[in-house]
Amino acid sequence: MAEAGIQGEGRVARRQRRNRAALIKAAREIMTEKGAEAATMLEIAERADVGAGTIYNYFRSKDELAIAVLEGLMHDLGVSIQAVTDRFEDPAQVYAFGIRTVLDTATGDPRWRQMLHRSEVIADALFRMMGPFAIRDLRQASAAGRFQAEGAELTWRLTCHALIGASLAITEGQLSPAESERIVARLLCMAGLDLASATELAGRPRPPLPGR
Amino acid sequence: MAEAGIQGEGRVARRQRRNRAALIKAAREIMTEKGAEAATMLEIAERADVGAGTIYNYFRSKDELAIAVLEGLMHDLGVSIQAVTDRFEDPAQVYAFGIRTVLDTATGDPRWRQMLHRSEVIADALFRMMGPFAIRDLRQASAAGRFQAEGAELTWRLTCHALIGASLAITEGQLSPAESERIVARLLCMAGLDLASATELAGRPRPPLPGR
DNA sequence: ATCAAAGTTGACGATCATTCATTTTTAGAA
DNA sequence: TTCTAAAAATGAATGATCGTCAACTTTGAT
Repeated sequence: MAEAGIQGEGRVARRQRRNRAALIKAAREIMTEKGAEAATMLEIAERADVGAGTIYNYFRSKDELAIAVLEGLMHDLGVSIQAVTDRFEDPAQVYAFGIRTVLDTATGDPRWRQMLHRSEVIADALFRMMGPFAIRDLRQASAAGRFQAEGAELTWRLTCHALIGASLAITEGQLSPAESERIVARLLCMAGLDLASATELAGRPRPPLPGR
Repeated sequence: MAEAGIQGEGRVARRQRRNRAALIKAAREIMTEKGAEAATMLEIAERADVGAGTIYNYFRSKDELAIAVLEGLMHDLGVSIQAVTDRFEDPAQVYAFGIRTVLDTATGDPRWRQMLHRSEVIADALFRMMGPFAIRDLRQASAAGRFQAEGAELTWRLTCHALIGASLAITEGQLSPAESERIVARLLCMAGLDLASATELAGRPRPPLPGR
């Protein structure tokens, strides 16, 4: 039993990190090219330059790998949003910006669009990954008297599902992208804003997202 | 080329109706026993007493068959709800009763529970099947000054996804069934009610559903 | 150098949705 | 009644995939 090397990490641990990262990267690429369903484990393994069976040393199932991919996408988006909203004053506006950005990204970024089927998995990942930020914002805006969201966790969960559902409807052409502002307004209503304030808040100009 | 019989329907058409109905019935039974994924086309065909290939004369794919099953479940529920709300005065209460009943049924009835995965498919079926009623209620309640729901269709779509997402969370133990009242209240907020009125409306006693 | 444990591999088994060549049924014409 | 061509039904075969597993390789401590 090795007790780590000079750097606190042996060759094995290093290789395992490489493999795990390569697998998630390959899976992200292929899944966002062809959709999560159409991506095969064999193709992912090949692109990650790893044996087909090796995937199962890292992920119990294809679904678990897909979840890891989603968590990566959401982490990236969360970082971008943080970078912008850091300097906002109004926590209500932080929240509004967040959900609008998720909506725009989910419908605009091809890396998201292809994953929108399996909404329940995505909505759950969204709930878990962005939850800490969203719930904090909901509470702060509530404390500031802007929202009425005692059960912030519940509100956030409902919002996640509605948001992903709306994104899917837009990518499938059942809903016009022009509705985005109204979608956000309705979701703000759910956080305890009256329709007029919600519409105003959803309509405010937004700074652009940084990066890609 | 036969031009129909005495009753306006030939033997073929009659058999086709029997087959289609038998297939949906068999699929409903098996899918609600084992879940839609675990149900195999062969087992469905056998229970419907039909050749395996015959299913594809009636449904283009397994998914299309699953959708037909869902539509059946929703039609039944819609009828039950209609029977109760027929005599309600307040359209807002009709709407509230409807969404609460969908929530309770989705989480309580085993025939629904097993289908809750594939939320996007269910939410879409819910949107289409119960939409005419729900949207009518939203508009009437809006006209009566109870709601503020100009974009009734959008509100209803968001509500469908949130409702199914919440149902799934409850069946998976991520959310307590005791939250149901708060879920309904939040969804009423989305229809343009303030939190206090929404909470009151969601908390009103409800008559029981008839039938099974 | 040796060795046992940990990690990797890819061929393989099992499963299942879907297809399609063949058979059966149908309904009207002869 | 008998015949016939089209429609419908059939179920064995297909092809594709996930996940398993017994054999193999790598690792790092002794």
